[in-house]
Amino acid sequence: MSTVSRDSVREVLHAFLAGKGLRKTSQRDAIIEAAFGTNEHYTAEELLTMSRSIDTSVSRATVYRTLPILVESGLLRELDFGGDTKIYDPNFLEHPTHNHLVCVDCKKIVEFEDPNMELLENCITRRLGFTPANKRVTIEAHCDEFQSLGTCSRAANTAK
Amino acid sequence: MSTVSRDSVREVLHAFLAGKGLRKTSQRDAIIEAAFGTNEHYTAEELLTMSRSIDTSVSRATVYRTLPILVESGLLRELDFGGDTKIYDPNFLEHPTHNHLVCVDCKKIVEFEDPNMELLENCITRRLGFTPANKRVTIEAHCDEFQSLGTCSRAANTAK
DNA sequence: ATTTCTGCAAACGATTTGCACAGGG
DNA sequence: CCCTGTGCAAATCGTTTGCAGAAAT
Repeated sequence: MSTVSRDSVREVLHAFLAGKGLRKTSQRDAIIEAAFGTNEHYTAEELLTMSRSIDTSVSRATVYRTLPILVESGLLRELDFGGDTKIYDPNFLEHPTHNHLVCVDCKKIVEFEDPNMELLENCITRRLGFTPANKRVTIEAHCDEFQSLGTCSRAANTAK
Repeated sequence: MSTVSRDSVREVLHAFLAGKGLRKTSQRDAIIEAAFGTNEHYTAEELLTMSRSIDTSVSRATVYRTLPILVESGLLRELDFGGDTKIYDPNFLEHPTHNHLVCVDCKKIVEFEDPNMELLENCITRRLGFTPANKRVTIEAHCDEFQSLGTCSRAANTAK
């Protein structure tokens, strides 16, 4: 992520906090830094670890209390691929309409964006008498490479 | 649901159980009966209640142990709208490719099917080098009726 | 007879929360 | 100063699991 957009994340978030009468604390800063300092997906527990590497004093409770704020701000997105833990995706700032393909074989999550999908979703939603707010497409699929080779270039990565 | 398709569900499921060396028990029958005797979505706990109204002896543990079997059979689908409980949808037999729109205002879940969506998802998946397995679209949206009237014809229904 | 199923209750694990103190405005 | 934020540890709650007896094949 570019420094510019990371800075803008901080700004937006500080404005967001201020606007809600919430305070700027060192723990929240560390969590924000960790949350948007990567393009990878992560769990609450992983975010705790990442935050602690910036500020040792961050506690699990604070991470769990901060996550909903970040999600509410619109900069962080909560994903649910059916596992027992929620996954967080910091890439919606750069790619606001992206979706996810989860590989059944190599377990890797591939992000994709498609304007036609976007258009079609809006059409369908309006046709049903609604105004679109939030759209999620999750595709589970088999990796062709994996199918023919028995492994694939992504196979090393463990599921997130 | 028609009697015909309900019967075919039972057949398919019995064949599925037999094929995996699993036994046909009265509790499983009651759960199957309950699970496919409605077009509504339900949680594990709700399925327990429904099953017990057919066979009092059904226990929570058996419901939780049977659900993954039904899901694996392909006749029942597990949905996750971000809440803390999983939701099950028995309508994939009749509408194999349907998707969900969740109303932010009236909380109602609307099911919809769209062949273009289906087509587009397959295209995107193949373009990425994968073979489609399972596709889920979830649209969160605002109810136009609710927006203009402050309520809507679905508003009475509690979220599922 | 053998093996799978079941109910019960205890265990689990991610997330939430009550509390008393710390720290931002 | 006042009020929000924090860490800690205990509580919560949907779901899973070990066990001993029940039922299916």
